[in-house]
Amino acid sequence: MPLDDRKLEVLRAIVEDYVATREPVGSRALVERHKLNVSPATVRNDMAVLEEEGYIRQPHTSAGRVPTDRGYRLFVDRLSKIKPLSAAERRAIERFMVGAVDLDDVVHRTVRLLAQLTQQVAVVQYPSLTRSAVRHLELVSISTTRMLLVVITDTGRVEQRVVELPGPTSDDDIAEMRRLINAQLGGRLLSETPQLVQTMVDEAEPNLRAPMASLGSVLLETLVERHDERIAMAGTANLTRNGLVDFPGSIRPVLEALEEEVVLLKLIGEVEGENATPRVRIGDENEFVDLRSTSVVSSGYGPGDTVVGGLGVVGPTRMDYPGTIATVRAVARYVGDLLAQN
Amino acid sequence: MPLDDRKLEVLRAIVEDYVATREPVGSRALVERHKLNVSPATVRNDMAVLEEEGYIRQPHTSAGRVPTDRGYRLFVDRLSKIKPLSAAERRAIERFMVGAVDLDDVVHRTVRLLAQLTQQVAVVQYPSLTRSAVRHLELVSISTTRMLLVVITDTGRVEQRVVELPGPTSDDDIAEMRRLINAQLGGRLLSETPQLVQTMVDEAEPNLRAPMASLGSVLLETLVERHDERIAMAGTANLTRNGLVDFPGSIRPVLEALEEEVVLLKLIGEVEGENATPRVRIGDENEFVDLRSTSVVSSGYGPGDTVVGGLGVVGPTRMDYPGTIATVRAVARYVGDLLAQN
DNA sequence: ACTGGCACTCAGCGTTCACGAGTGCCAGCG
DNA sequence: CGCTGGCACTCGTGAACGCTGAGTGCCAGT
Repeated sequence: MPLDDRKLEVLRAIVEDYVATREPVGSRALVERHKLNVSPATVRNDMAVLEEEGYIRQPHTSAGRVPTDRGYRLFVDRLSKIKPLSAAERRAIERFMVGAVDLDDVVHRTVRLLAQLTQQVAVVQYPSLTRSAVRHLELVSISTTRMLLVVITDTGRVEQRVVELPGPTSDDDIAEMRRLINAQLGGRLLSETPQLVQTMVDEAEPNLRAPMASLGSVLLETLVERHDERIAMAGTANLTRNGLVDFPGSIRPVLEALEEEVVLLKLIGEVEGENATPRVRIGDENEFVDLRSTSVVSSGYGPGDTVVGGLGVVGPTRMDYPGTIATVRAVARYVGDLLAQN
Repeated sequence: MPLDDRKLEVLRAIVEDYVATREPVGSRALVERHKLNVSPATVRNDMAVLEEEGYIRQPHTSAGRVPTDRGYRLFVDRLSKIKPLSAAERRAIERFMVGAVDLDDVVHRTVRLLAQLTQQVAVVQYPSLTRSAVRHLELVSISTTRMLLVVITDTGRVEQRVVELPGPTSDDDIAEMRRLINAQLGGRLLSETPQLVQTMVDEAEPNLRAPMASLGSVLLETLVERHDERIAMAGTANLTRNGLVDFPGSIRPVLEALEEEVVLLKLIGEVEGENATPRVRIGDENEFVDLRSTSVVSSGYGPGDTVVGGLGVVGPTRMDYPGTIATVRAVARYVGDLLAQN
């Protein structure tokens, strides 16, 4: 049975009331708080249909109705507009972010900002290495057979690794290698590096072959193979905002899942090419069982239309979707603009 | 009234049983589980004294006794020996830490290891900048009026900041500045830098004065004034191990406190000159009100006897002190040795 | 197609009651 | 003098019970 407009309206009302009060909503309360111009009995009939279709359910007989994951999905897709941010929120973003001194600082501030605005758990992925370009490569001699490789990207991220050299290598040789790799790789996307590194090693002068090979393999390992993308998180305390009401059983599995960087990266890092509209995953739709009682709102961010990382929030399925989506989008844009300025 | 040996023994038994069962322990259970060679009635008399002295208390009349913070303190100070680690634990440490590739990796592994071994919330401070020495300073030109300053310390930590230059500065000038600051600051403790930077700026050639001044102020700001020591945390899920039983009211304030880096730094970073024996702060003894329901076991760590940072765990006052203290000490030592190898 | 009425269900809440673990106290014993 | 067994008392816990009220489904009537 297709849902007519009034049934949709009823669903919307249920979602809104339930999110606001976190109590199952009954037919009488519904007609009182929304001007539906029909009687409770009529609403009850609509509810019966909505329940049959799986959009709402009753916790027990003789209780009101509660949206299901499917109900939230319909609500998000068809029944809600993204709330424009309030002036206060815009100001909060400005105030919070102004004066950030480096990338670490930007990420930290962003994640706390998100947590505070949405009152939920916020996660921000550091700008991904593979999607960034090399600004500069620095080699620093530590001993005769070891040197430090420092990679500086155009997103301001810095990575360092120790390179074990096959044999004693002079400072001059190191300087030459520095010149070489900067000439070859400077300005290139990290994702392009593998081939470049290969040819570079092949074309190096004989006496630099061996050390260049060591350097090359560390480079590849660091930048490409090892995808230990870093993330920052804040606001875990928000999980307990309403006691434990929002999480059936315990919040423990949720906390555990949130400590797994791998899980978070999957959650936040899998962003499509768009920065414009946040992606919403509701309850069941999550691939991680431990997060089935939560919803995730995530977005890519980056300068302009490019995506260098993801950010988002994790909260109970019973969340204020329009508000959260709007906030995530606004923050993602703001951070993108910030990165573009550098 | 001074406590005789048997009363101390009773206190120890109460602490051990309560930690094991997390239920108030009564006189009968006590004589059954420990061979005290006296009757429950006698134990009751001892308990009355212990209660009068503030070492234990009754949650309600007709319940067993529970240690107070003061009781735990006495237990830790006089009644417990640090448990030697089991072979399994030693192996776990090895297995967990082997193959760490860089400082970030070491810190991450350490914090997870601690959380897993103690089943509590673990916190590790990154090697403090002020207690490290400069290995190398790198300057990288970004545009004609901006350059990136990268500081590499002997503990493997890397910090970077953008320096706004007062006017166009050539690559040659930058190279000269790089040479200067490395000659002056290389190998020095960061805590020594302020005076050195000052004289360096004063003695610079006239044409380098202005850019050196900019560089100097950023250096000071980054390394000394700004003490944004970083920390890593893991195991927050362990707070909910026993439901919320361990935390009166809610774990929310605890989670909130743990998200405040400032709080954690105070907690973990304030370590005395010794790496040998972990410091224990029990309940009330904590300066932060929100952490009054927790105990903190912390230790300094670093190569040899020097302290470059702190680490520790936070858990309910009802914790296995001997085991936790032993684990914290062992991990701190291991990490110290690891740093010494570099 | 909507509405008012009605019987039915059941979670939540307060009351009551019995149980039992644990205590404090005391008289007696070695 | 310190320890013990006995005893009366306290009080938190959990089960049983009944009431109330919100909410429902259904049906006959407009």
